[in-house]
Amino acid sequence: MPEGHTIHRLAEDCLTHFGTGTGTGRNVHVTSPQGKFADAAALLTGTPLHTAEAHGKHLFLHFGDADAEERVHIHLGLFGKVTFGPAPAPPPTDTVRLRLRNDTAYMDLRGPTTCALITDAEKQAVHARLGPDPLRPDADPARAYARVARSRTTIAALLMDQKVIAGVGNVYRAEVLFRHGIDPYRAGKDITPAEWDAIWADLVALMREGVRHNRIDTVRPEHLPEAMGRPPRVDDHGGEVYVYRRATLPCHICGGEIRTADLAARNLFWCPSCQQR
DNA sequence: AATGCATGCGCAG
DNA sequence: TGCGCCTGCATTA
Repeated sequence: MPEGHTIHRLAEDCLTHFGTGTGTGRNVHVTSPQGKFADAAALLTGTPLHTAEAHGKHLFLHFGDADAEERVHIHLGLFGKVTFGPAPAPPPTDTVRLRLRNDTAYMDLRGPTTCALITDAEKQAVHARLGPDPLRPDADPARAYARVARSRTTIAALLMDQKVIAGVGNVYRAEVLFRHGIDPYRAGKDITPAEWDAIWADLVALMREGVRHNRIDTVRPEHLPEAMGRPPRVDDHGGEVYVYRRATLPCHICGGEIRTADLAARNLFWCPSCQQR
């Protein structure tokens, strides 16, 4: 589930269900059925959710008054998952790290890499080590390009480096490179300013769409299955894509075989004939 | 029942 | 570069 769009959607949903003004009482019950976050939960429970904010794949929840120091820092990692449901909340299973609950809804967090109480200074340190996030209004794409343009690392690896650009994961990386016909093995320093501008603008649009639909769709309307006379995609990870997890299948555009390879311990997918630039 | 795999990342060496 | 960590699901035996 977790690329940046998931986390931004999660921030929105947290505010929708638990922000001040939701429910009949403004306070949120906070528990940690699994126990690893129990001390912090005890400290936070009974306070209102003031803000919820995402930067890349990091989520920050701010409980209490505006000047309250503690913030919850959540990172889903590879397996972390969040589920929402209506009140009354069912008995939690023993893997629920964090449960939020009010009189209208509940939210369960399982398997996160990080779920910790941090100070505002620690939160600022997280922001400082993250690159610009296409989903944040304060993002400066030139900051990302400055790093890309002086790097001999492949553009495929740079797009996954959260210090360079925050929020892009394995799916968006593969898909945006396909959409721009860019060979994933090209060095960052060979990416032109115009190419970067196009990649960035595309990520902004794709990821906003990702937040809206809570899934990753990257296929242009004219290439959708129905437009191409193909059956619609049936897949466990959701959206309509060009190359992600389509190894050995025919490319939607040229019909050639989609390839896969290991790149920095992740599976890279691309179409060698469509992506030669 | 055991194994493998996943939209992530930090760390040691 | 490889390993560990968090969990759930599908596949294999």
